[in-house]
Amino acid sequence: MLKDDTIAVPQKCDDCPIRHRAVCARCEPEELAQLEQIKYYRKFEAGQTVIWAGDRMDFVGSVVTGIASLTQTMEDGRTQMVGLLLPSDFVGRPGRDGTVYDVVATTDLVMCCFRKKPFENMMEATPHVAHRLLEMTLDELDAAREWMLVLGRKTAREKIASLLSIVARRDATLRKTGMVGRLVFDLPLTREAMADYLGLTLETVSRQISALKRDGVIELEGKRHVTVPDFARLMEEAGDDSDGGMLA
Amino acid sequence: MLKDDTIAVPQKCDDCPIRHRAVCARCEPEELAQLEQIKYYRKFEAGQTVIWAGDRMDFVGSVVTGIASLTQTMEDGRTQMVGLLLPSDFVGRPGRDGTVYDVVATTDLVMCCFRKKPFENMMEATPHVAHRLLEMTLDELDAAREWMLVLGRKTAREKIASLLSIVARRDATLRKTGMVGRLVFDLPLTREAMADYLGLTLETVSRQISALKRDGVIELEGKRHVTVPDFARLMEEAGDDSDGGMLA
DNA sequence: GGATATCTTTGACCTAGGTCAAGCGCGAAC
DNA sequence: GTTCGCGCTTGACCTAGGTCAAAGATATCC
Repeated sequence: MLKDDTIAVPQKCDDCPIRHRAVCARCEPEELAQLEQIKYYRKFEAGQTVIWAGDRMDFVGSVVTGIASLTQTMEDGRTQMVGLLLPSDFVGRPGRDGTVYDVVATTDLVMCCFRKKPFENMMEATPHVAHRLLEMTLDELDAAREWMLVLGRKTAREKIASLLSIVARRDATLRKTGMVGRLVFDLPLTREAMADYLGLTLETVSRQISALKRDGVIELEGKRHVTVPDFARLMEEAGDDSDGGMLA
Repeated sequence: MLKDDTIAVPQKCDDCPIRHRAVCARCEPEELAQLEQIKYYRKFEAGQTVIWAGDRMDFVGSVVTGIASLTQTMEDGRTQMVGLLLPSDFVGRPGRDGTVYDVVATTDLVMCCFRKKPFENMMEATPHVAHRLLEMTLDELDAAREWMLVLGRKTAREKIASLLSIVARRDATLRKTGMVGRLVFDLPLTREAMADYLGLTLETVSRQISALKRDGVIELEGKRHVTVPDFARLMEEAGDDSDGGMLA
């Protein structure tokens, strides 16, 4: 299980779906060639843990497809998700050995990994990687701060609406439909995962989703397939009218 | 009021109290000389706003002394503090024109500023500044995530204890007493600011502080002067026993 | 010294969301 | 087909923390 998650079939960076958003986004062809040398893919099934908090971590990497989450747990079991890692997001911290968070595959997951040491060397050598990483980290910091407002001050209904609007927006970005007309997407999270992200219980999540459905803010087909007939309305329910920044 | 907050008396970087923690920490003497050329000090009184959310920001800088806060506000007035900027912390984002947050001087404040353009040029030219900034940003991200756990999952009492332990720890670091014996420090925040940080109301903050005092976890002299007789006990009340990471 | 203003405490009451518990799909295993 | 199990929903009830209101402490300004 430590080796057999390594994918046999490697992929050319040129065809990579996250080529222009990940740490490598700014790399010149020759830098890319260098990265290509040291990269390898790993695959995880939904529910699998990528790394446990406190574990030594000898690689860093990017989410290629699927979703992973960063989670913190208190001794008594209370847990809070502190990051939602979508395709192109970066995992791991150069210059530090372990992770403080559990990293869990929320859906089936493919990651593009680099062993830490070579990656760090590469960062020393070429400014493009380091520069892009700084940029991404600053974005993540903004997203985390946005989320602090959600956690600290929003009502349960607003929290759900906020999460839905993030997922909707991100989904629209990925598949390059714009934010116009009816948005349709699949929720990649269980009710429990949503609760962990939002600082709620899963019962409250369920109730609020039912309420948003009842009020026509969303439509549901099964438990996961969501339609948003009017995105502006959803934003309003989220409490950040106008257009509010939100998660990258 | 736009100019007269500039301090007349400049200070040598060598004597600077944050020389070894701020963005300049890794600079070589000649780099420092370069920074020294473009730096200038600004001073703010407690309560003054450094920049408003949405404003154009033509400088970046470090907190030298005092405390500033980053705050987000919803249309209906709910506010959440999303960052507590202590000496050596960095304000502003290279490569972006504005700020999304209000930056407010919580106490009297002195900042060491750089005009944005020259600073960005400097970042291009020398890796040390960029590298240190990445490091600091990663630390801030960790701190923000730590705080998400506080906001999302902790009780009011735990939240207060968490905040007190951060301030206590940071204070001890600054003045280089260790974390041993009775810790004594001044709370740099009003009850309202604490509430904004913790996602509580000021009444709840007040009640919980009274409760912690009643239970002997802290002692109070006046409203701001705090003594922690047993730091381990405080940590326990904060819910992160053992030694939990927390804010840089 | 008294007056005004800011910050804080405390009380009485209320509600959003948590807790506990029962039951409903629905897919996978047999 | 039946059964198991997991994810989800819904209901009944409870409590932590919010709301509203009054008043005590300090500090500052005349």
